[in-house]
Order: sequence, then structure tokens, then C-alpha cells
Amino acid sequence: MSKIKRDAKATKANILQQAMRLFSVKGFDATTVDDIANESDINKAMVYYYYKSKSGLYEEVMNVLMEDIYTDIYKEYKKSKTAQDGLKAFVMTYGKYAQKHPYFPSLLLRELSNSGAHLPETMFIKMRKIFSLLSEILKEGEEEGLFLNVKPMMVHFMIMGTINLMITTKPMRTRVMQMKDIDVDTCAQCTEEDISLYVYEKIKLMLEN
Amino acid sequence: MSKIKRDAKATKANILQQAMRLFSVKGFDATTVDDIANESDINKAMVYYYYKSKSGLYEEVMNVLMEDIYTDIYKEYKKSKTAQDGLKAFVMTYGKYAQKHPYFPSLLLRELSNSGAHLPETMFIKMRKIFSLLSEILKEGEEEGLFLNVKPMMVHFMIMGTINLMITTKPMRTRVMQMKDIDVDTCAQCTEEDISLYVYEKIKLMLEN
DNA sequence: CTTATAATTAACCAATTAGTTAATAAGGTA
DNA sequence: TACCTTATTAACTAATTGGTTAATTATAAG
Repeated sequence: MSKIKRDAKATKANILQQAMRLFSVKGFDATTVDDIANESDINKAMVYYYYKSKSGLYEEVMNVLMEDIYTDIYKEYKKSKTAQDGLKAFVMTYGKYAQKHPYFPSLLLRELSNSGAHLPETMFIKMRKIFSLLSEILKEGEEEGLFLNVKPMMVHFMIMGTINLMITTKPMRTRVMQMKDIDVDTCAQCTEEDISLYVYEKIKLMLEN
Repeated sequence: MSKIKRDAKATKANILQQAMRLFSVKGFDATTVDDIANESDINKAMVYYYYKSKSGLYEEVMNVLMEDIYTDIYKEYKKSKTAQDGLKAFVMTYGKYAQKHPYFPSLLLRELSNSGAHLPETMFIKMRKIFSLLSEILKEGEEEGLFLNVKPMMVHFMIMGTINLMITTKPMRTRVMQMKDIDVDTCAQCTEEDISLYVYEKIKLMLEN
């Protein structure tokens, strides 16, 4: 077990990893470059050595995540035969991804609620690719006569909105449940899979009618 | 027409108004107290004269908005006879409110994607009140046998997520539509009413099955 | 008119932050 | 070994920001 004193690749990856985590927890503005440096135990100047700026690092973070997620969804989608299966693949894979990268939902929501102010062109394109994939699935369903009265953009945000909000609000929902005086069901026990499955089933029903 | 040199009420209201606008456009962190002062044409120190801090001002902004929206929804809800009408009142009134205060959706989304980090207790309670109202409506529907397999929290975020995302992304969606090479329907022409109505109709269908 | 109070201002401060720089250490190579 | 490139560091800067303060002006009351 040789002690490695230098490992450029590891250093660069470490910065990205911590940036990902911090941006999602605190948002772009509230995350400082010093934070990132401290948390990843590297010198602040290394951030600027490997990435051109704080925004550059942020872009990279978003790009990596979006690319990953598209790949995951596309792979599952390709296995499906029917439009329903395609929809299921889309919803369930997104849910799984959000579980694997708990950072992602809040990053995405923040970005969307900004209407893409920080959003670089490349990421914009990747978001569109994901949406286009869903549009394709929904169009197939319509042509087969399975889905009725479909507005793809709205269905897209119904899926993304619900899953992302359920995930980001988990701590909050748990907190509410612990208040003894209250008796509302905040779905505090629901797993990520419960959530995606419910979303899929309900959206399927709503499209079939 | 006497020239008023001093108007405490107007000054205070003006600060709140500009703060509301700026917080929603740029978020809490990216909005500076100097911004607020400049945009409302008052001295920065006045912000601290009327509000105890930047966070204090933010709390006030959120409180006013949440209080308003609850009142609006509750008033409409009271007029409804059936669970379906109650649901419609909830969805449509929220849509109307978001149209009247285009600030609100992005503020709310940002707050939720934070899981209420900035969120003061008072506002937390108001959010819960709105959710409780929807829960009540859904429970009625279930008891009347109209709605099946209801998870209130999920339905709540389906409604809020979809409407809020559609509104905050409007500029972005319009931009996409202007790109000639693309042929995806981003619902760029949809009005706020189209959006809420679609959400209501689809959610109704999905609950009935 | 006088005076107490409420509203407003300009100037300031201490802390934080994105980004820079110049020096230095490590590792491979000839 | 000597040498060159790459990786890393500590220390610094210039700008921004939340918040304060002491002085000043407008207004209303006696």
C-alpha cells in the first residue's frame, strides 16, 4: 500500500464530487469555493487549476449528471416494447437515479425555478434530449390509441415535479410527521420506489382517460 | 396635489414589494440588500429600520404571500359542494394566484428544494395549512367513493409541482419554441388558465381510477 | 414657536469571497 | 544525476456584502 502523494485524476474527481454535493445542499450562490476546497481537502487554487471558474465547475457538475441520467433512461427505454412500458422505464429509472444521486433533484429544481439563468447551452440541450425522449414515448402511446389528450410538457413536469419535490422535501416531511399534534399523512415512510411507482401508475391512468 | 416628502407606510410597503420581486427573480442569496434599496429608491438603512435583517424581510415576504394564498383558496373552497368542485377550486385558485403574483412559484420551489432551510416556523405552519385543506378535500372524495387510492402528499406535489414548474419555466419554454430546428411542443402558448385546467382535469381522472 | 419624536441619509466597518500569483515539491525521463 | 513538466501550496488582492451609527430633516403636538 504505497502512499500516493499526487494523483491528478483523483484530485479532480474529488473536487467534482464535493462540488456536486455542496451545490445541491446549499445552492450555487451559498456554496463558496473555499467550502469546496475544505470539504475535499485540497487547496483552493486547485479548483482553478482544474476548472476555469466557479461557474465552470458548476456547469461541469450539471453536465455530468444530465449525461448520466439520459444514458440510464435511454438504456431502460430501449428494452421496452409498449408505450406503457416506455413510460414506466422513464419514470422508474428517473426515480432510481434520484435515489443514487440525492443531490440531483434539488439542483434541477433550483435550476428550473431560475428558468435556466445559470444554465449553459450544453446543459440546456441535454435537458431537451430527456424531454424529447418522453415526448416520443407519449406520441407512440397516442398513435396506438392508448393515451388520450396528451400535453407532453405538462406530463413531463408532472413526473419531474412530483418525484423531485417528494425527494427534496423528505427531511421536511419527516419533521412534520414527528409533530404529535398533527395528523396528516406526509408519506414520510414512502421509499423512492413507492414514489416512482405511484407516479407511474397514476399518470398511466390519467393518460388512458 | 401636495408633495409628500415622507410616507412611512409607503416606504415600508415599497421595500416589501421590491424584495418580493428580487428574491423571486434572483433567489435569497443572490439578492443583496443594496439591490433592494436601489430598486425601491430608498436608503439601505431603511431596510433595517423597518425589518430586523435580510432574513427578517424574507420571512415577511413569504408570510404575506402564504397568508394571501391560503385566504384565496379557502374562500373558493367554501363555495364548493362536491369533492370534485373542491379540488377544482383548489387547483384553479392556486393557478390564478400564481398569475397574479408571478414571483411566488419560483420562491416556493426554491424554498421546497431547500427542504425549508430558510423557512421560519410561522411559514412552515402556513404551508401545512394549505396542504391540510387539500387533504380534507381528498378525504371527502374518498369517503364519497369518488376518489380511489389517494396519497394526499403526492397529489399535492403533483399539483404544485406541475403548476409552479410550468410558470417558472415559461421564458425557457418560449425560448425553445423559437429554435427553428426543433419540433417539440413545449406548451409555449398555454395560458395560466389552460395549465390549471389541464392539471385539474387530469388529476381528477387519475383519482377516479 | 418650541420641542419631542419619527423618518431618512451618508459614511463607515468588518467579514467574506472569487480569483490570482509566485514560489515549491513531486515524478518521470534522458 | 540533472532537468523538465505537472501538481500543489500559502499568501495575497480587490470587490462585495450585511449590518451599524451618528448626524440630519420632516412632522406633529403642546
